[in-house]
Amino acid sequence: MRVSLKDVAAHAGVSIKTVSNVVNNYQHVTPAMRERVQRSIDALGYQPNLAARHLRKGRTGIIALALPELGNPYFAELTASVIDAASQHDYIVLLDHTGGSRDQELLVSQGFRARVIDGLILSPIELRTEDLRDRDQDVPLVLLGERDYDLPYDHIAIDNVAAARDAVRHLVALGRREVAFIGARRDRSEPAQLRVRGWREELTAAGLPADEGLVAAVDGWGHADGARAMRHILDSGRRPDAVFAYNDPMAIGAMRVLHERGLRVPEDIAVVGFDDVIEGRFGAVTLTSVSPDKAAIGRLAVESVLARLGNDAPEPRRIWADYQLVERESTLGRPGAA
Amino acid sequence: MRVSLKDVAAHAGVSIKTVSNVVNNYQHVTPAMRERVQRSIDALGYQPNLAARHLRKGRTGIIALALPELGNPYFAELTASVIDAASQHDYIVLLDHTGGSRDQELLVSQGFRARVIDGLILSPIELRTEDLRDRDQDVPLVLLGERDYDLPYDHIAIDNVAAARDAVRHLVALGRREVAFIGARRDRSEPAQLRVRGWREELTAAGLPADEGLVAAVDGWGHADGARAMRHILDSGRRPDAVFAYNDPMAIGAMRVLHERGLRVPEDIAVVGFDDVIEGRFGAVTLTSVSPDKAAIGRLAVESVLARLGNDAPEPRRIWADYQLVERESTLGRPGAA
DNA sequence: CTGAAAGCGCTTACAG
DNA sequence: CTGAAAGCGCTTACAG
Repeated sequence: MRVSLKDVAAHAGVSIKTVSNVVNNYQHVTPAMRERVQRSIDALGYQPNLAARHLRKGRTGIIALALPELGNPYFAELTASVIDAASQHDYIVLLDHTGGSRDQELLVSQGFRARVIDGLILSPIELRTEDLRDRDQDVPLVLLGERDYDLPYDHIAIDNVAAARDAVRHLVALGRREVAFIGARRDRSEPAQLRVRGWREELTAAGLPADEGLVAAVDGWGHADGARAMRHILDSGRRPDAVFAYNDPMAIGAMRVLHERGLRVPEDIAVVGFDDVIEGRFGAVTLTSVSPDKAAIGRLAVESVLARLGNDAPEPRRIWADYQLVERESTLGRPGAA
Repeated sequence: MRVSLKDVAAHAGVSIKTVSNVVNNYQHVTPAMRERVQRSIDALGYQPNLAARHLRKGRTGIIALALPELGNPYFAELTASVIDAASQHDYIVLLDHTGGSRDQELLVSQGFRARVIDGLILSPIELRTEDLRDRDQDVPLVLLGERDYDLPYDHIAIDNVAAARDAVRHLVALGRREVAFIGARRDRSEPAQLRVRGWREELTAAGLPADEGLVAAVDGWGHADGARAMRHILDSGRRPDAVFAYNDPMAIGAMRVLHERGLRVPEDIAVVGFDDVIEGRFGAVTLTSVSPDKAAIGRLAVESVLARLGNDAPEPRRIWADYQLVERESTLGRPGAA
């Protein structure tokens, strides 16, 4: 049998309340009493039953993190930072993955998947504004990634348009004139749209054509999709002198294709990715990439969701995280190399 | 206010028990009654309180998965497969990460981190046999990764020694004679020891010296550690003609160093990794790797832990998952290339 | 500073 | 086939 508060109380010869006081570290317990109770707790090996505590308090101590894809190392790194931030507040993290499908994202946002949670951090890819309008849930929701609409939820993001512009500006500054974009979507994924917009705005600002023939759409978000998109562009007879990819896995997939075709990076084609995943730092050609402050994003997400648990929850707002463009060999070339 | 069973019962004009029967899909409820109750459930938007249900039933519907590192894509892919398998059984997954430290692994195994769980899947790196001997917990534990000892827990693993031997045999069959091993440990990590053992056994079986001067120890498990180990070997004046790495990130880190030093893979040095992560398929040189059946491992882990929840739990046992050696450019060279 | 009691929202024998 | 009641193990006002 499991040891309960009652057992400890009987063993120590005190009331349940007193044991509870000791367990919860309430003040106003005499040291002598505290020690006597603690001895019984140790003797019986008592561990509190969290289900009971949660039922009583209405809190579970769990927040859910719902991600589109665990395979993408960006999300793995983000998850680590969320877990760390949560544990600072004695919270644990339930992980769910949506596969980036709108249906699954909807289910998660409505609370139909993880249900024993105090709060939810959701990183949607395909979810639309209207999908969240009639969310009928009292569980606090915090969105990861930039949203371009007004909804009563916090969203933590870096400025995608500005970051994309920085990436393109870097390429233009290096003398590149035909910059392709890999990773547009046929569906209306917001993050992809924002990065395409940054690409377009910056080219236009530089007086260069934003050639839609150099925008390659993809179906997934991985290496293989980037490779396919790169092949598509080259097979169409185009030969851009730079590629800006939606994320690092796609950029790396594209670089593999360039390698197979005998094109040199960056001499023939410069490449910039997004997310700055570890893998980009160890290829034969290291990858220039937009590097979001993942630790900050994880921390801000946890703090935002926990802040909504109280009664005096702040107004929902957009919270910007930092980013920087990390320049590496895929645009600068190999230092010291010919 | 939250809608409870009682509210639904009042609304429908029936007893709580009847509502519960409907919610839980018990038989022996007349269709008419079922519909009437369902209408009230819909009208009020009732959602069961899981904390209460769990308190009553003694189950939480949550299993914890504790991993050393999320950054390693192998674990990310494994996590996805555990989540999928769990959701098949209506279970959700709590994620914890230990950083691969023995202390954290101990805390997790003793139930001091995630505590609202029905079962625990733990992938230890540094945990010792004796650490688990006096585990005083009724929460079922299943270990991931091969263990070389007898403990009353299931462990799911591929045969590390055999897999390492396959990798080395492949290299030897290609004519390589000086095979380095990257990723030994100063501490006594079991998985690393098993793979070193496979390396040693196979070389010996092939009549080649298992030269301990070609074994490089590391402190971490990532790209940078592999790079450091590779540099260490080369700087010591050794020039092996093959490298077998503990895992893919280390292999890729090592390849980066070989590239920097102007050594060609596989012409000068062939490389084999372990885990077959996606990243290995898209480098400038694709990576030959031992590929464990991750989907099977996730599924077996979930099934094992859930099987222990009942009263007639099976005997603890070692469960083998499949693997295969996937041969790519890092040993075979580029098909069609000079 | 400590105790007795109510109640969180369910499920489960037990009646009927 | 449905209802009334007990109880899972806590915490929290409320007394004293």
